[in-house]
Amino acid sequence: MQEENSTTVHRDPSRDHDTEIRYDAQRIETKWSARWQEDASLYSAEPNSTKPKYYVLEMLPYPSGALHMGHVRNYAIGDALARYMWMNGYNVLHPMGWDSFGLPAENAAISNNTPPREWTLRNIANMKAQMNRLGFAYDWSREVTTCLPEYYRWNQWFFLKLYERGLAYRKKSKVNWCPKCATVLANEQVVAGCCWRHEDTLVDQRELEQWFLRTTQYADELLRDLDKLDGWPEKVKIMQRNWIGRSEGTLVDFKLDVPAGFPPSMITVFTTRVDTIYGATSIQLAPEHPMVADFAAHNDLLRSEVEQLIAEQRKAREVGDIGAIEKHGVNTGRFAINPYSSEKIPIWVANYILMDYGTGAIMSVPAHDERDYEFARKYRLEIRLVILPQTTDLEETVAEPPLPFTTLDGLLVNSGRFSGLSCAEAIPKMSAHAEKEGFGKATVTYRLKDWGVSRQRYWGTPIPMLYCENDGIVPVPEKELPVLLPDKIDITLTGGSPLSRVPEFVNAVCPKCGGSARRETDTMDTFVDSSWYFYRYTDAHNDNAPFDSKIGAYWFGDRGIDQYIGGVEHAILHLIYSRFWTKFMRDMGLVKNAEPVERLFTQGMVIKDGAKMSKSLGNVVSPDEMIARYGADSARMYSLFAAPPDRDLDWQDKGVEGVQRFLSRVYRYVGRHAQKSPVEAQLAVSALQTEALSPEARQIQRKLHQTIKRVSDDFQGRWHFNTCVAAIMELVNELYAAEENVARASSPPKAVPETLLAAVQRDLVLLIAPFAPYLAHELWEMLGEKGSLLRAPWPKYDPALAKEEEIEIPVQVNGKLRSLIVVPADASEETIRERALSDEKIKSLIAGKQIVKIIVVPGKLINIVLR
RNA sequence: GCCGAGAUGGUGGAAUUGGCAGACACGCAGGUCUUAGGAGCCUGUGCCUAAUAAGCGUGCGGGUUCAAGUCCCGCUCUCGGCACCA
Repeated sequence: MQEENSTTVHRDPSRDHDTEIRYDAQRIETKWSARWQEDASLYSAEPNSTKPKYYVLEMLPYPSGALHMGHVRNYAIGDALARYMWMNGYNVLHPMGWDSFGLPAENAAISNNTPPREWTLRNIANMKAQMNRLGFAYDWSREVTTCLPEYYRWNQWFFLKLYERGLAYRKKSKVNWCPKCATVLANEQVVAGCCWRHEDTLVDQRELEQWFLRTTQYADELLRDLDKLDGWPEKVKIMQRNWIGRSEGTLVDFKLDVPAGFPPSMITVFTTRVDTIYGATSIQLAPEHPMVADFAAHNDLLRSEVEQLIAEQRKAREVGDIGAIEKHGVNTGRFAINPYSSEKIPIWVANYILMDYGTGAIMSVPAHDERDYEFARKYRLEIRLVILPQTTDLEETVAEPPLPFTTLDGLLVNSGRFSGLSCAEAIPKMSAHAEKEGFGKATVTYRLKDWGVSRQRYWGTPIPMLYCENDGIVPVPEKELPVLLPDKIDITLTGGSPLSRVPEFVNAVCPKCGGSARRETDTMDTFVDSSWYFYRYTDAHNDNAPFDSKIGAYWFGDRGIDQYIGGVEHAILHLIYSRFWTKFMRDMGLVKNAEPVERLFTQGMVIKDGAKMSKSLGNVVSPDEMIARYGADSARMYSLFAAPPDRDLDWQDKGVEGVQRFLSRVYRYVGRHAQKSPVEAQLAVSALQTEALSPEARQIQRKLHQTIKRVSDDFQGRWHFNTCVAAIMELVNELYAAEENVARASSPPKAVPETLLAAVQRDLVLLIAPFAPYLAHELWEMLGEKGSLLRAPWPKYDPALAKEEEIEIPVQVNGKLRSLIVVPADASEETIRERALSDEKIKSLIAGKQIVKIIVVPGKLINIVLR
């Protein structure tokens, strides 16, 4: 029966171009892109559904003007996943939005004389069109644009809630200031001491009063909960741990040695090694320590020396290599009293002490700290050993270990009543002693600092606060939100915050006393916008709340967003702020989840010719150009095929061409077999389900099911889409080869029934749908399918059909491949052994030798060990 | 300096659990079809070699094992992050 079918077909696949089966990506993609925009409901998440929910999110872009290849890659990953989940019957939430406040809009306003709002909205329109052209399946009904009052009013609302809870506060502090931008910059906007927008412009430090959010309140929880984030890359968790930088230590007060009659004063130092305190031979202060200024007040020489130290520190920061500067210090001539030993030790100022860590003051223990040792050697300060190696072997005991001896595994000596204790015992005992005596206590320090959110810029969320002459700081009442950003404004780079020059904005009425008040004219850091935007997607048009907490709870569940995908460059800032915000929202009862994101994926960078794409290197590849040349499907599929998604991807146009070639093959293949009558189509589908097939047909069926398994497994597991695509390519190659056989069928048994070849195409189309959605939809239609491909069930893998009947087993002799034997897939050890030993080639190799041992791994290989 | 990731053909990469190294693709070479081919299809392609023989081969040096890209010890280099954190 099969023979009859196959022998009647004589078609030469090489002649397809003549029969007008041509893959025209532009035609297909513009056609479907238009359809998808007409029927927006296709990609809408359902508010009520019996299906399980799945929230897949990609990091929202800043609307800089145009998408770059990094975006394409990021969104291609998320889109493939979203489509796969839809086809697997999930209620998928796949939204997109715009992180649209920020400095570039203002700089563009200055250089092009275009209002930031206009510039931003135009960029959004352009990038949205690009996304639609790329065919990403977003639920645009939930689009979030952070620069619009509908959104930023909730930033203000949250700010008031933070203020109520004491989590927003105002303080004076040192901040980064870019003279060219004329604004404060976040730490992350300072690159090697320079402004990120003006790489030749050094950033100043200025003392300003600013708003801060108390992220440190959650430092401990932010750290501890990292352990629960099993779905996060280890790398990101390590980076966050380092960023938070928890450190257990002791605060110790050193009294200043002052002549009788002077007011008493003290210096508090922070140390993680209080066990070494009897070895402290000096106090070292940071040059910017407040006490240093006091000491230098009437001492011009000291003052100029300290200024020198400050300059050195600044320079080191600029160079970005603080560790490399030469240690340098100056003796203040003052003394402090070690509260443990009552010893009088000198107070120095040193350029290696940082004001912004610990207390800005340390006790210097040259014998047991590398930095202190280096410093003490240079200035000939006393080096006093107070820890000795702890060893059971007396022979190995060294009286004086090589210095500095920094191990925690030692015994205290010359340490008064604490001598003889091990370091580990001594630390808690000595901290307790300080606490009891009232001159110190055990403490925990974090490197994480409170989040400075004030920006002296126009294009951001106005901070909803008022300053009243009578009542001081007064929050704007909730019902008066939003505090609107004025539209018409003259943006210049001088004169501080642009809003301060808009009297209608600045002048307000105090809600408490009715008197006149001044509005806060700073705006919020844009990281505020991105700290909670993903909640807004769940209920994007709510006018009464940032989102309904029931709706939020549906999508976030107990563990947060099911899958978040973005660049690793956000590993710390955005993701720490988001985690902080979620914890704060949980504490105010808005959400139940303690973490915003259950699973995080960080994709690699897109590079070209071994370097990051940049205008200066001239190696930028534009998505528009790729779409025009190869089509969106090819560009997207290539971005998944060229490398595993977590690794960097080296962009090669030739590679995109190869993917386009592959898609053409798929198109032609389906094109050839799609013109079936309904009866034939039905026949085809049933043919696929039979097991009574010729060996050749069976091979196709087997390959199909193996491919379904490989693709499905990768979506569920390791996400190596490059191998998924390769597997589908293998399947197509096999179909082409089988088709050759049909066409050239010289002997009937070699043939594959055409009906089977036709049937496989349906599953093939489903398999490529997550990667090349345009082509898949076109082919789906060509196959006469009516329903949406997106809701068509993902093909089912049948292990019985995927199973190999016969396998090739490598035969090794002394570990080297010498022959291959074909055996049934379930062949016993005995069978494999017999077949291998009767293999001609193997026989000749064995002849005259002694078989020491034979290792058989059924289903894998056989190794014959000879002597 | 510390932490992390990586190093496999001419190129991107594959080998998921210690079991045929180089899947898939690019490039290259040859063939086919063709007025033509820069389209399509077929074949070949790690190195060495006349060879489908033997040998060599996963950054380097050792080791464990019947068997190592994979495990262990010691290095080198590249990329990323942090960096005088007391």
